[in-house]
Amino acid sequence: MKKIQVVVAEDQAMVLGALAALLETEPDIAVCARAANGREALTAVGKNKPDVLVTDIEMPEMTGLTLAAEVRDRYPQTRVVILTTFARPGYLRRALDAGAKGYLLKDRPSAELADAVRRVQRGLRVVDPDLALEAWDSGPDPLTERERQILWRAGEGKSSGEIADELHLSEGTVRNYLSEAISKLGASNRVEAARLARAKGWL
Amino acid sequence: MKKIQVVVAEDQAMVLGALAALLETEPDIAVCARAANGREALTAVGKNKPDVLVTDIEMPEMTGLTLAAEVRDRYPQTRVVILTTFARPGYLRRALDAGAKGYLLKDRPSAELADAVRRVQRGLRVVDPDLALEAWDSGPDPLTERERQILWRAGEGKSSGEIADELHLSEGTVRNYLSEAISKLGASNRVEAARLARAKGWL
DNA sequence: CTGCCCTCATGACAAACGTCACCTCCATTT
DNA sequence: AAATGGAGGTGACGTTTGTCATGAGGGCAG
Repeated sequence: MKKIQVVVAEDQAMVLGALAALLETEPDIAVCARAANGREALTAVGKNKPDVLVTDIEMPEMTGLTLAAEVRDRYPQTRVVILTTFARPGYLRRALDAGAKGYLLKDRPSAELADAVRRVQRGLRVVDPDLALEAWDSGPDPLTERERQILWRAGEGKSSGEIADELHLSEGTVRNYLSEAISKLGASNRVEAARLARAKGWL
Repeated sequence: MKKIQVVVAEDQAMVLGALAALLETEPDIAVCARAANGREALTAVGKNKPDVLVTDIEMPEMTGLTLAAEVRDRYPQTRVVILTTFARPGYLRRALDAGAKGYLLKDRPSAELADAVRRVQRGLRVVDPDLALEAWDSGPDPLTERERQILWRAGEGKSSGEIADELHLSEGTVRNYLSEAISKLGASNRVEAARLARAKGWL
């Protein structure tokens, strides 16, 4: 019997090695390559044509969400499983839009990883049920692209003036967008708004 | 030859399982217990009297730093290795104060974990060299306790008034403390100050 | 005992922030 | 052709922030 070929992508080297070790303990799974960022992962998928790519979301070079979309377009025979810390509805939605077949949280038992890989390889979908539910009733991302850009920078501690310069807008406009975002999110100032948006995965 | 007995503590179940799998691949190391939080870890150490405890810092119930101090006081035969994402000088300092023998970053190669466990078990110290250097020249925590409390809440998006109510202070006083903290950290507003302090592990 | 630092406070002022009404321009939808 | 809605803008207004000077009390080391 041929083993399921898997590529693992994760930016924390220690966790990457550990996840690989975990998958290698399964008799029917083989880790054929490891990647420390999105770009490496894409190359590795191209070279190895694995059955499954297991990837983190937050990585340098290329985010796991972008990676998933690239893999879907260029190597459709490889199914993607997103493995992430973040139970953010926005992330799940974007992951599924990007063609990911699985979405698994890092705080699930480690046995579920191998299971998810097997299920996805068989063509099934694997999505954390709690998260799927939350994604449903938390509604879609209410922010426009501009609001997102601006709110992000505000969350970094930048002033309205700095943000305006950076995005070639007037300061008043920046304040307007922030005001809109604050009211959409039910926050009482920019900092709280940024926190809420981050928690939902909208930022 | 008797294997090195290790307890692993980590709040993300998937990562916990993976780290255990990683250590189990070493012929001279045995994982005798796993813990999902600080309290569990303390119990497990009491029961198993392992040679080494490998623990994350940010965990529910009891932080890895508190845990390290408890283990030093109650089970001194067990050496503690901190394994964390955060290259924060403040964390390193507090970890060493708490009697940790090792401080390892999750973005180091996975091979280093087993090495660190072996070294620490032999009575050596293992500290990430880059981080140790940074901890040295980044100086000690400049914030007072009050400044920390206030800056923390400001970073959560609370207004000066809210913080004042919470801590039973006048609003002016809160603004004074924030102003102090902002200038100490060389920031230009409360949000940036909170970000910087967090990055240093002072919050 | 005398600095020195932390805590907490007040008052005042300029700058930044949040809100609102109201405007143009432009692309998409109906 | 009209309606919608996003993007960008202006001006005005009140509130919040950040700064500074200044002071009162308390603890603690030299």
